[in-house]
Amino acid sequence: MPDTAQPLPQRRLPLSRERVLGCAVDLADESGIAALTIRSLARSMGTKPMSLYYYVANKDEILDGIVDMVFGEIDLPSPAGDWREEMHRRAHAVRSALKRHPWAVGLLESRSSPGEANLRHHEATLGTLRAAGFSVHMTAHAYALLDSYIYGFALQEAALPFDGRDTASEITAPIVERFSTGQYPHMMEIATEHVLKPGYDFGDEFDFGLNLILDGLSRSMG
Amino acid sequence: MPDTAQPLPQRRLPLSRERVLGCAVDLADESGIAALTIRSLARSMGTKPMSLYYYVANKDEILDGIVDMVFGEIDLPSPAGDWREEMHRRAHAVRSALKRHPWAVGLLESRSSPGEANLRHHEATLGTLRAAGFSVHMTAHAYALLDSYIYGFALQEAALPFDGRDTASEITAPIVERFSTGQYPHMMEIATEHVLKPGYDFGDEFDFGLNLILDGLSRSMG
DNA sequence: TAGCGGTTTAGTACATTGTACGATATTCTT
DNA sequence: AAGAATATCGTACAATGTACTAAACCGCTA
Repeated sequence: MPDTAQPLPQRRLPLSRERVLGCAVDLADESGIAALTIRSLARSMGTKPMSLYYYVANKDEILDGIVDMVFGEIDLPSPAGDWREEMHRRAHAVRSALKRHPWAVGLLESRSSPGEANLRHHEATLGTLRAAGFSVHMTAHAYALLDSYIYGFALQEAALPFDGRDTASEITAPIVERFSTGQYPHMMEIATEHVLKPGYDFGDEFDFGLNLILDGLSRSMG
Repeated sequence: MPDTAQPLPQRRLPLSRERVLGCAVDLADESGIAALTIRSLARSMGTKPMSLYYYVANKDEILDGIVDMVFGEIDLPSPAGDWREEMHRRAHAVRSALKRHPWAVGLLESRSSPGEANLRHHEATLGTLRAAGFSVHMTAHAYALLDSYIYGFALQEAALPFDGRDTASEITAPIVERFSTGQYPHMMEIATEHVLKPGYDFGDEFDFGLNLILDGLSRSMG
């Protein structure tokens, strides 16, 4: 038996839950979450809509699944390291994951039951705080505070109309027009003296708030 | 002309953009944003789907509109008051509006162009910070920080499976089951020693973070 | 080699959605 | 009373999620 030459150079990979979810993430990244339909997903995988239902129960399971894939991309903090460094690293890791997959922020609100990666992430973060000496109550406070800040920042970033750094002025120019009526002097001021300055990147605001919060938490440990 | 007796005791109110948006908000509050369809909205108003299109261009405009209605419910901070008090009040006002209308948080990410009420709210907040003596840059930092925290907190609150206070334990009980395997000891600890304590309300965590942030901002003013 | 049971993939069909297009009803002006 | 402007609706279509059903494929025994 010399060889059973495959008809196509790249035979279609076999389907699997992982491949379905992976392709769903890619499709959402490229075309937005609204463009992620069962039909478009099947097309992107070279198969037919109903084939996917062998691996996932329904579309909701796909949405839950891709949210958890995003959490799976985030490095876990270590209880062994310095808590402040670990929390700083974690915050940036979560933010950058949510920036790579902006649709995930919007899904957080609607998906109620967390996946495995999500739970592991929570657990590691809580463990790091507890190991640092925070009390149970203080850990809960700190965690709610940090996550609120990170998610909220990601939410604002996702809502920004531009994503690159220097396109800011191009996009904001027409909006600034709208302010020129003088109704919104303080927004104008912020826009012209801060946001529209060359090299401005909203992402840079992240560290200011993060450090302020970490400082506050340090202090509250006594 | 004695009276032109209306056939129905309560004649249908005339349609208007405001009434359409108001009913859309009510419907989303009652049945969730997914249940807000053109058809269900028309039904709830006693009219037919296509009639709504005289007042709104399309469904996206409805979504933009109801987000702005939510902002319209929020009292504006005053540049005349003590900035810290004003920011505290504003934070609570935003949070409670987003709690009344949890679907709004999810829409923030997808809707890009802000409405009038939203702009007025931004303007008043920025004005209050500038009047308090914050520099332009510092105002931008503070605003991004505060809004991130508020939105993020609201996002987490919206994702919570329960909404009343004391149903917490009922709902979390089955989840706690899932942790009993011992895989997630720290989550168990937080759950049993903090979240499941009678009278616990996640909303109470809000003030901790808010005060920590306001303290930090005070300090950074010098 | 033939046949068989489980696994995997597809085809067809239906209800629900947003909304384009055009017709109708209502009100106002002259 | 007639016509114009305003407001409402009926029908129809394409896109979506997915239930139901059938087909293809696989490794195996006989």
